Amino acid sequence: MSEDLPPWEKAREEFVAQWGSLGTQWGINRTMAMIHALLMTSPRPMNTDEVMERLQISRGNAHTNLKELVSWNLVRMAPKKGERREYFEAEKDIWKIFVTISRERKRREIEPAIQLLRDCALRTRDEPNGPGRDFHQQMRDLEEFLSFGVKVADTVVSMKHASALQWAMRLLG
Amino acid sequence: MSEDLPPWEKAREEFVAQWGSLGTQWGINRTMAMIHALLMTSPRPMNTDEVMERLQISRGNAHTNLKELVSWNLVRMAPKKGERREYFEAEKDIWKIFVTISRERKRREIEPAIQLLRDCALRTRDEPNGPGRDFHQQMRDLEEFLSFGVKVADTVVSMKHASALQWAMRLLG
DNA sequence: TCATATTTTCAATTAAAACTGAAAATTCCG
DNA sequence: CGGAATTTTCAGTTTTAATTGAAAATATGA
Repeated sequence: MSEDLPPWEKAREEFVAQWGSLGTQWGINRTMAMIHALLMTSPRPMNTDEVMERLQISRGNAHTNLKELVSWNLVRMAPKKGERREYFEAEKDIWKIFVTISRERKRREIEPAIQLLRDCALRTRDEPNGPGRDFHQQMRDLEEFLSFGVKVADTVVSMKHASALQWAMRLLG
Repeated sequence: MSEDLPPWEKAREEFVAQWGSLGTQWGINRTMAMIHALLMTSPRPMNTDEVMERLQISRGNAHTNLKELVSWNLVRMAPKKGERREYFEAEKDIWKIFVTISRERKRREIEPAIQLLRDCALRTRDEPNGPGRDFHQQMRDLEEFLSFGVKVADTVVSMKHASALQWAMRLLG
């Protein structure tokens, strides 16, 4: 499978495999993380068959996860002139990747949580005292923290890489 | 199961259940997230049997996930005088929760990734040009970004809540 | 020490998620 | 229109993760 690869490709294989394992800890499915790693380190766009071949996975699996990556805006389709089938390429700029992932996680994970906390706070707003009141306050505190975090993240994410860097450097001392 | 609860407890049940679902998206197992939600909103420490009863789960499951939460430092044991069995309580301060989760995720998820990237960069440091060189550079860029992120996070996390707030406010305008 | 309360472990089971492969649908072009 | 190339779907299967429940281990204190 990997007997005649140039030396850097060996390191790449290691990277792809390990990135897959790490991904599972982040709640990302292994194949999706591996395809992402593969495309991030690919010198040129790849098509579905190349991905299947390289990772030894089925067409359905490759297809599903490629589309999932596209829906995360981490991968885009790269049409090739005179080629009918679809080629895919990943964003390689780490700042852009960071911005994209932040946006998606906010939308998919943080905002629903904020919604839940608001709902729970609302439902207990008339609790006069005791545990009910504490619960209400806890919901508000959590909601406030997440909302504030979102604001900070929005600000950072809207910056250019260089500005964000400069700003962070100032924080560091 | 929940027919005679005071009104705020209804909201709490909703919170616990939903927090469990949200947890799965974060790669956290549902039961662990639910126990955490339950303890975060508990007026007092709870023992294993109370958790089992409340969430309708087995002893083994309750035990495993309580210990896992303790290992994350999100829950601590709260010995009760004159009581032999163990009581558990969760940290309720959102800033402390944030700091704890940041530390743990760094240790468990970011640092292994940095290690992998360093390793891959090292293995390709002699690549002269072309794709091998690009791969090497990509590994270094990713590593640098994560390491820098860790530094920023370390700084923020070492601050008092009020200082962090003040600092973030300045960023927001 | 012995009986009892409690915690811990773990083999077996169940549930959830991921994956396959082939059929169906779609697209493209002569 | 055909029909070949390609993408998409999805029922069935496999793999992985979570959960149960009871036995084993440990702690307590009479």
